[in-house]
Amino acid sequence: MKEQYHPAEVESAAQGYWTENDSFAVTEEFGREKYYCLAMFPYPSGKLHMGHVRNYTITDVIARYQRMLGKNVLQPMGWDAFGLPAENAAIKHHTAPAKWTYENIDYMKGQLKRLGFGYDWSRELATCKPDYYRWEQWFFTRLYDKGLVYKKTSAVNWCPNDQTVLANEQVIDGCCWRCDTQVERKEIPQWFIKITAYAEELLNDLDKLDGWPEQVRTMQRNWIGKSRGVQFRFQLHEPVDGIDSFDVYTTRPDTLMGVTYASIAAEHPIALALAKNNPELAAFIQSCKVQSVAEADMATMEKKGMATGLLALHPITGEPVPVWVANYVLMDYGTGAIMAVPAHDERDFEFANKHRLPIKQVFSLKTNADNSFNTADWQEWYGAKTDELTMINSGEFDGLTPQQGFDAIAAKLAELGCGEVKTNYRLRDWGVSRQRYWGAPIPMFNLPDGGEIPVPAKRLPVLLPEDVEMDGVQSPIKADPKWRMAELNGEAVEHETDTFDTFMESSWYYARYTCPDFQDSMLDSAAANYWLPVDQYVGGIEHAILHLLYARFFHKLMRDEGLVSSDEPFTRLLCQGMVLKDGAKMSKSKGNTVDPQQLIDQYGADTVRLFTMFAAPPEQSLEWSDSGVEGAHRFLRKLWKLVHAHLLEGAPSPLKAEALNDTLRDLRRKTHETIAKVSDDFGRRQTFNTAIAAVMELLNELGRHGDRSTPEGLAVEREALEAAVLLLAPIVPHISHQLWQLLGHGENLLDTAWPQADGNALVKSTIQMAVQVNGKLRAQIDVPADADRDSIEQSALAHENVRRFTEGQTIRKVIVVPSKLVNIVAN
RNA sequence: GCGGACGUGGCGGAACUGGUAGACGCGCCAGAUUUAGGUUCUGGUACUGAGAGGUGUGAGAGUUCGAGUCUCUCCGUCCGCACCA
Repeated sequence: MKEQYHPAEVESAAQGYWTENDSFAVTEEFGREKYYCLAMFPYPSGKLHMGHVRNYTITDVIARYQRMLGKNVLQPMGWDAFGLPAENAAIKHHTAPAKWTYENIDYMKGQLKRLGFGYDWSRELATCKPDYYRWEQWFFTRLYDKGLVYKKTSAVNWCPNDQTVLANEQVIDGCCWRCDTQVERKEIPQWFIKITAYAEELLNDLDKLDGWPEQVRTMQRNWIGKSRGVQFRFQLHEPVDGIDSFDVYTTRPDTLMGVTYASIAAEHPIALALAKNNPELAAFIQSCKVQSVAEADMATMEKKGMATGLLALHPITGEPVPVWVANYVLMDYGTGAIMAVPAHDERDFEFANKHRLPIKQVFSLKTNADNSFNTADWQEWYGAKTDELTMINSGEFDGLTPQQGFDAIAAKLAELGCGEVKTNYRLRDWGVSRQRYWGAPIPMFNLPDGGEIPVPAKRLPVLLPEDVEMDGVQSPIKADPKWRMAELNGEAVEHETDTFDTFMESSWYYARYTCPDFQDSMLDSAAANYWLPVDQYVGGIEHAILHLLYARFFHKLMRDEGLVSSDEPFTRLLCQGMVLKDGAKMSKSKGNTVDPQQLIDQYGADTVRLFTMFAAPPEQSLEWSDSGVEGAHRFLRKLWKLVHAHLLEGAPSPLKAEALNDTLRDLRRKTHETIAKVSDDFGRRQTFNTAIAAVMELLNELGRHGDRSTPEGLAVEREALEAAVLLLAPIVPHISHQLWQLLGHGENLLDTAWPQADGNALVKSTIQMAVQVNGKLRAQIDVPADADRDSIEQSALAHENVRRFTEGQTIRKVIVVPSKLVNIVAN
């Protein structure tokens, strides 16, 4: 054994062994417990960044740990290969998106291998390959046949100068990132998948996902946003263009009697009809178009509105209320129109004040004697608990609570035949059309008469040409009139030139890994049902809603197609935090990135892996520290040297636990306490930082109390070192692979059983307890492990320092927390 | 704006079920080794105080024998918001 630790040699030896033995290739073994461990696959952006390293290290550690527990572990890797950055890079470097993507995949794959991740590379997939996206196209046509797909117009960001659709990301301060022209909203026909048809199941099944972080489940619940409300009809005082009414939805029908105006979206049919003869309104509608489609921008922008001059009749009182057009009412949401109750809604209040609209209070606090209402204090009223409120100024409904009011007004509207209780979801159907090139072509034929028909299964895939040039404005398949030309049943048709949202590919890749080469169908159900669901999924919290919701949706769609038998795709979810440097997220734009490659070259993969796992628990953000990396490397050198020094003393005799002196017995207890602690940290808590700290403590203890001069001491040290190597193996697999052999074992550390704590070694004869007087720490006492309450209390009260602090006082109470502390309450 | 999270020494973090705040690592200080620097090893390191002790987990209140942990109010930072992935 070399005296010095040389990571480059150690790591290439271990990786060579794994490659030669195909150590991570797995097959279905139907009688054996499986474990499917998956990291969110990367977008092949160029080279790995620290966020990737963290994500894949966490996943690899879990996979290796599960394998040591004896399971058949699948850990695959692939590429989320379609997307916007490839198009941008292609324009910049005068290359094709495909070429750029494949080169990046090659480079990043080399980096992943160098980090020692245990992937079954035989299952590698890239979503831009026809073998993959053909099944996605096929599945979409199946959904179409089932009526789960439809086409409708929807808003996009439009650059009038470039005549192109922009992603939200490409809109900078409301302007096009290329030409700085002000961006407009434009309604274009697009394909949608009916995720709302699964809203209820997606919501209910969140309760089953007890292996998911609660905050992710809460975020998804809020995103789906189930609400119970009333949809009702406003009659217009006079019809416009043949339209005599419009619908609104509200979750607060109990405030209906407080309605003082109504607002409709700029794209609402009534607004468009009025605009024909009203240039001022037309101009206002036009100005509403010049705004981002992003919800965050929508919510923070200035609320603007304009009176239409129309009056709508209050459904119960028949009183006329003015109808406004407002920029914050969205055509895409609900009915595209809202009732407004400024006294009891913050946004309506703001709007009413600005436009001097009346405010009518319809609730009073029960506790408020004079029922005075000061508009400056409206928030107090709005924020009051509903059971403190009572209805006023509401005619026949006066005196009701909000709940009673909800039901009474809903019943009244139903009786009048103009409204009904309705469950609504905030969730909107999934728009999957993208007007971009580098994506899977949507497999539809557009017919000359304006209709459309899915591309027949036998003609799939609709291939995306890879050898193209990007002009920076138009998608190559849109620019090429030949590409779209096709024939169906002797009739000329056109290929759809839009491509799929890349969330489509990432919604089912986890399932395809179970049978990546299967040619007969989207999935080989036998393989899919063996491996699925994924036991552990690991990825960034930024995917908490969209990606994870779409993947859950797809899983249910695949289930209903008979492809998989489970209801949910991911049993356990771990959302890792961001990697920060100097308190900010590492990013190219901030210029605070750290190149993993350089660190691997300098310290080796094990050091990078160790630091990444040690610096913070996985869910928290990780603050990068160069000196922390050095510390991790120092620890590995120390471990190496400890084993080296140990081996110089020759082989130890078998360990005889009864023959140990107190020091060695304590040291051995530490070994077994560490095994117990680390096992819990790996399995239940997933806090790898504290697991590493525990092993560090063990080695510190070994340095302080170890004794190589006696056979017993050497045997205790051997046991401790072997435990340390096994416990660290998932985190630093290369050095562990080497040390395990040097300690006299075989090469296959991967399948060596995880160590078990020996219960006998954990037994303590005495326990140290803290003694508090009035909650302040005053003494430490040693008590026998089996001491009863009374004797603990007696020895606590007898302690010199305790007597000092209780002198002249009466002891009121003594609280004994077994094996922790005693608190004496005195005054 | 809405939704979610977080806030503990000089720094990253630990304290798991309400029970001894600061494990482990970094940094720093002192000492040993070394021609020197680096490496390595040993000890120390929340603040304050001569000491006994006192104070201390973003701020303020509350519940409790006991609060970093639970409740409320406030302040600050970060993430997501449907066409970035």
